Amino acid sequence: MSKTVRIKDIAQKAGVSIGTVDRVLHNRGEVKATTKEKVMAIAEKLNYKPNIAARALKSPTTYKIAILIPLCQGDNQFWKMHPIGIENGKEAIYPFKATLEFFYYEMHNPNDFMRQASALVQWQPNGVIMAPILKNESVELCHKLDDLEVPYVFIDTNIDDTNSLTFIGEDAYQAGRVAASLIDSGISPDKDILIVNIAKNLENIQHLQHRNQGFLSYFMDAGNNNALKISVEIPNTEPQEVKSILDKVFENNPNIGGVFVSSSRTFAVAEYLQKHQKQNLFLVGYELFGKNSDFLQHRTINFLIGQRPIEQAEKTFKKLFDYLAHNTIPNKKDYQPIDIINAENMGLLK
Amino acid sequence: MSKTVRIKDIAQKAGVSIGTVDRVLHNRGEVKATTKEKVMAIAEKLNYKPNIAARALKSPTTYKIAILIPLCQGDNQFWKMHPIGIENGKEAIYPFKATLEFFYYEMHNPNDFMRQASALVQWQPNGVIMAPILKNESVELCHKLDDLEVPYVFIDTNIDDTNSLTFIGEDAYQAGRVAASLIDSGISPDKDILIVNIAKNLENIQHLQHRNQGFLSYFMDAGNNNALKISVEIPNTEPQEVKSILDKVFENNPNIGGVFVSSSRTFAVAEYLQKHQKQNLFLVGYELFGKNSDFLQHRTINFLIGQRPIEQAEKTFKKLFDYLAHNTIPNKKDYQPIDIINAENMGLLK
DNA sequence: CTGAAAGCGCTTACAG
DNA sequence: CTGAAAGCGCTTACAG
Repeated sequence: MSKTVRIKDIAQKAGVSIGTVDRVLHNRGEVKATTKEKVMAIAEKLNYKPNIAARALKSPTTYKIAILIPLCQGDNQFWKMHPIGIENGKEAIYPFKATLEFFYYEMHNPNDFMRQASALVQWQPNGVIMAPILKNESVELCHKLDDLEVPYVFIDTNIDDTNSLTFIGEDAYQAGRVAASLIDSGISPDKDILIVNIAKNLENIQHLQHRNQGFLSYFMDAGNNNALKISVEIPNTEPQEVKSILDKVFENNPNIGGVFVSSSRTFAVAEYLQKHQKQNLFLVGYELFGKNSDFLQHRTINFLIGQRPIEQAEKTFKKLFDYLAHNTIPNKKDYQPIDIINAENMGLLK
Repeated sequence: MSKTVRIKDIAQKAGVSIGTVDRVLHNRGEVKATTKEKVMAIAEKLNYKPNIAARALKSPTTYKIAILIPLCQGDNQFWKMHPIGIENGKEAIYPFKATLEFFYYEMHNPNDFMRQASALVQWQPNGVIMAPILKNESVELCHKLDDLEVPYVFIDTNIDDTNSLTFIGEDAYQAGRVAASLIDSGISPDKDILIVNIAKNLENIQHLQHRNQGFLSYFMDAGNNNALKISVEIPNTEPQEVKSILDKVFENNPNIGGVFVSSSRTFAVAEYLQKHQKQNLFLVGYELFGKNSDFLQHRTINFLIGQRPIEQAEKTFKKLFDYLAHNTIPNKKDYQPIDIINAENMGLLK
């Protein structure tokens, strides 16, 4: 452990002033090419690491960070968590500072997405956190941000072939496999399994598709269950809608032993099962919040698979900030742990 | 959001110099009582928060932190993780600095514990992280540290009635319930359950007792299983020893459907089950590492219950440091999340 | 293109 | 018991 290297040390070795060293290190131009190279070489050789305390003390640069995520409405409180995590992240960077501006778009409304996106651009952020759930519209925004040289990171959903700094979220395929393994260990191998997809338009939602693929893949290479896998789509969580579709399914398939819901709308199925005396069915779904938590607690839902949205959002903010403030380049993808949650360990996951 | 309050602001309002304010804030004495009170009142009112960047920049105080944990030996790699987490914590406090010194004691050897403890005291640490597994000896050390006014925090195991700053670890009782719920959902209600305790001297190990209590409590108020719960003690993980005891148990109890191992030595039972063709038994135990991971991957172990030792150790270090450097008082107890891990989600818990 | 200087908020001697 | 001053390492004008 040698003594810490300071700008001053580099300046001495290079025979220039600390101002010049600073200009080189920050690429602020106005330095003769030969000087620049000499300074760079010395900084490299001495393994210079800036003292961030001094930096924070001096420059109260406030980074403007814009967040573009779905509006949290109705029973689905999933997106309520992310702002909390991002605020936590903002607290955690103290003594550095950031200004946050949230832009919420209606989940499945491209027009609203575009409206929010252009408001975001007008705000002139230094960096952007976005959930690119609508693919085409998101790509368009990415291009605009690329042009403006504004860095952006993805949360929850990923789109390949963009210049996003990183993606932080769930490995949806693997999360499908986890769900499958839980149902497999919870029901006997000769019982049928019902797969419920609750979404307006499944094709647009890659995430749910990946979970479905993962779910089925598990039974190809690992599962014990060798009975039917029945798949059904429900357009929304309206109790009437859910009932009319599921009534029919259960009538035609009396041998169903387990139910898999591929999204956070698990509560809608739990509600149905509870109301219609089918609580002996083994139910697995996603995300610990609101009504899902209640049904888990009362053991109508057997397992939820969680991804800690708060921690995820905090981590995402941190990565973007570290890039802006310290030029730290994150990994392109960062899959988060997949939590298996039941009534017994739910209390300790705050 | 008002402007940040500085020492200077307090000094102005109080009509004294910043030196005096500093003396008051740090309790460095040598201040007239009335001045002191005036300054305190103003600091309180203005809600003064020191700028830690300035503090870090100025004082390169290096805190000496001693760590007293079991020596990691043989198959049980559980304690290999904690030093990693503590090193991570040390990195994370940058630009502050700490010096670490690890004192390892043989897990069940009171003499060695005492020897290491006195070496630790001689090192004159500013703070101590300890795993107080041996109760009496640990309490003795705590008293000595109290006398020396050296703060200490507990990791992994807790002892009430000490002045430990905090305890970070598992809620063992609840972790027992989690294990029970997993076995309950994995085997049919009429199958017997075998409880295996692998430990030299169960009475001395509160942690395992709490897990046992939690395990049994689950079946009192929530479980479906209404068959026998058979309990057995094995003194160590010697394959011969394990075999001779378990052979007898299974001979006398042909109806066993699930096995619960109350400690991280789950691999010893897995080894036995695999070798003697009993892999259809549902096996649940603790801690994701080494051989346990292998058996989980190959589905001989169905579930492991984990507590993320690395994160736990990092968090513990952080709490101690925040107390030393910023006088932040942590909660007396901080139970960590209980992870449910199977072959499908193990890969994402690094 | 480059250097010298001021100052961020705090802590640490030193002088009185 | 109290104040004035120096300095931590960096960044930001300003002067040349």
